[in-house]
Amino acid sequence: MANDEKRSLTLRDVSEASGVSEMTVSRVLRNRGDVSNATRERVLRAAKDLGYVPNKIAGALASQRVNLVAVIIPSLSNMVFPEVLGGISQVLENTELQPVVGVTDYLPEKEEKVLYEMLSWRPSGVIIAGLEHTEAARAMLNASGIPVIEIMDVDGKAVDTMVGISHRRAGREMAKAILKAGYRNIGFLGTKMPLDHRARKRFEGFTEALAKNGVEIAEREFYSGGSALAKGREMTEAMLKRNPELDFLYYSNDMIGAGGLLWLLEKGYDIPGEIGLAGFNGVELLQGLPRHLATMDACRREIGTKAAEVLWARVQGEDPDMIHELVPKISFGDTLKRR
Amino acid sequence: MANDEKRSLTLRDVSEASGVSEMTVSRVLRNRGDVSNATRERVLRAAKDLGYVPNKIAGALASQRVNLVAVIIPSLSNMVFPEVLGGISQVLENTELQPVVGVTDYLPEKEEKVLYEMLSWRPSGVIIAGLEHTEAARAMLNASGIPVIEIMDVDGKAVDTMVGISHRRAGREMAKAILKAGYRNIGFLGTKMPLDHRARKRFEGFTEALAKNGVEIAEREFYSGGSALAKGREMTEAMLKRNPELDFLYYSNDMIGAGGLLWLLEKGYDIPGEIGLAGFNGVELLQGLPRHLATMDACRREIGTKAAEVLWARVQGEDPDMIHELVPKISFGDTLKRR
DNA sequence: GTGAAAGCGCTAACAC
DNA sequence: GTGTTAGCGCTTTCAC
Repeated sequence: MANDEKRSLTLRDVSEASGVSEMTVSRVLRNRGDVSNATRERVLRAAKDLGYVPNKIAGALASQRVNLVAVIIPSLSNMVFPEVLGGISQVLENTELQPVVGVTDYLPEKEEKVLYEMLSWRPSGVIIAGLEHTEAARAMLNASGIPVIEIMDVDGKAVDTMVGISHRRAGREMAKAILKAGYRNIGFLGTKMPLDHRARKRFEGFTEALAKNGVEIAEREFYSGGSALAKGREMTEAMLKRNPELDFLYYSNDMIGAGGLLWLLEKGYDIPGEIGLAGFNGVELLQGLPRHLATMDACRREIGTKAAEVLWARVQGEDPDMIHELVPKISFGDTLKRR
Repeated sequence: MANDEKRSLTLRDVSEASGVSEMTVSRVLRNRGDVSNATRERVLRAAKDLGYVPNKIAGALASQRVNLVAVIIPSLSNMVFPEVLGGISQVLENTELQPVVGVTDYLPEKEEKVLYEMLSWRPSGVIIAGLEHTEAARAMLNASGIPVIEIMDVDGKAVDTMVGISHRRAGREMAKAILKAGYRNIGFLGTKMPLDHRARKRFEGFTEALAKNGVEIAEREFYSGGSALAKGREMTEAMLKRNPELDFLYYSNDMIGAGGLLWLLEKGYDIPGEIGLAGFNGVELLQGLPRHLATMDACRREIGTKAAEVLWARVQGEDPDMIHELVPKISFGDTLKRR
């Protein structure tokens, strides 16, 4: 029970306590090689009695193998990445791999730093959000010699393997659906995040598809900080006050879309007759709103599971495809006319 | 550029490339000890050119120091823990410590497994949610010889140090406020999670304070799975159908509370006159609702920052208090009468 | 089925 | 200011 200050237990302690060589103790603890039942029991008993916890640092150094996977994402606070993580964990749980999460706050330099930090632990692979990285980060990824799975986005060039959706196409598809439903006075409400490349690409795809049909965005507004739901309300109100002619509002995420929806319902707007709405992400939250906001599922969980599967395959020496594009579908909900 | 298959670079490579001993290279890369500027430059240049990333595994083994902090939490998907994490990260960013997150899904056995896994990397400290752990987990924490900060809850006995709020008291306070406002027919809506000890304690505190005033909960309903917002709607509807006499609904979290609020507003209930509402957590989301739900801030971010501060103090050899109780305050919003 | 020796890539401690 | 030596606690390899 009482442990001699500081120093934690080693294999040697278990070896001495059980009267078995360190090597054999190691074998027992890792379930490797043949060990007689009697020896195994003795070792297990001793290890448990002592409360021995193996030192993975030493193990990793000796074996040159680390069962960690670096997962690098921009944020934990917007619902989308926790779901991706869920998918990753679910798959890795059935393997010997373990995810370790790093958060970049959408800052390229921080991403670089986090990556450096994580690579210095010599993980078995990297799953990293996005295709945009600093040059140094790309160099590190290239030099690491481990599988690198870039997730979320497929509009660009990957270092190695990518798993995601085309946000540009997602924007285009939504634009087409909106036009097809007959809306022409379209407002866009988004986040003020120049470094959120996926939101940017959706916006570009959106405006591009509108332009192709001779339509231009009538109003736009961007926010940053604060409660997304509250910002959605405020921006919607401000925008409609500025331009009451608008007949459609496209929100860059469901949360601000939900805020807008709630505000419009309160004000008695006829949705989707008088004004249509759409968001992006397909968050579960929407299920509980008075009306279902039109949205597009970003395939978050599937991206996570697929990425983990691909990574696991690579770690086992297989050679899976290097591009995995998932295709999100529009959910019309109650806020975008169907035709 | 081209690296010879598999094997990644070592100090020796940098040493050879720069013509400086491994030891000095190590000193430069760690900013330790005096090194002449000329040497430093040469080393840095060589390291950068090669794209060298130090091997922390070897470093940690040699120095017996690991700058990792194990952070063990039940879930990432309910808004509360990401905020705690935010607080932890913010503080640790100014130190040499780095958080590594493990998720338990509220399962004691999984917590034990995750803890074991993390301790085997010999972190500098542990921040773990809750005071309830398996016996084995407690034993490991005790034997680890590192600072252990148990967070969120202070109603119980800590292994070492605790930082959190009293959920029992939170429940009591809310009950008192509700009674004081004149409500008597109270319904409780919660999660079906026997392993969420903090929710359980709030419930116990709540019923206890009611009982002390001769009031009993009139209705109760528990849910599991699905969109919390949607469940809040459904449960509210079901409960009021069953018992239209209810004049107050206490929700175990803000998300289901928000769902209930939206449903009641739609149905034209007079809030808080006809029926009062309260949730728990103080989530930012609430700012965007048509009416402000009464709630109680769980001090999530402060718990994170305080825990990290205490841990950092301990790592530096200081000896901070072992109990840090934060005190949440009721926010009455628009759904709980003031008196 | 078990053990002994060597070494993974670094750093502490000490020498110069 | 810089280099040398001896491990850190395991696992690999090979011998028995």
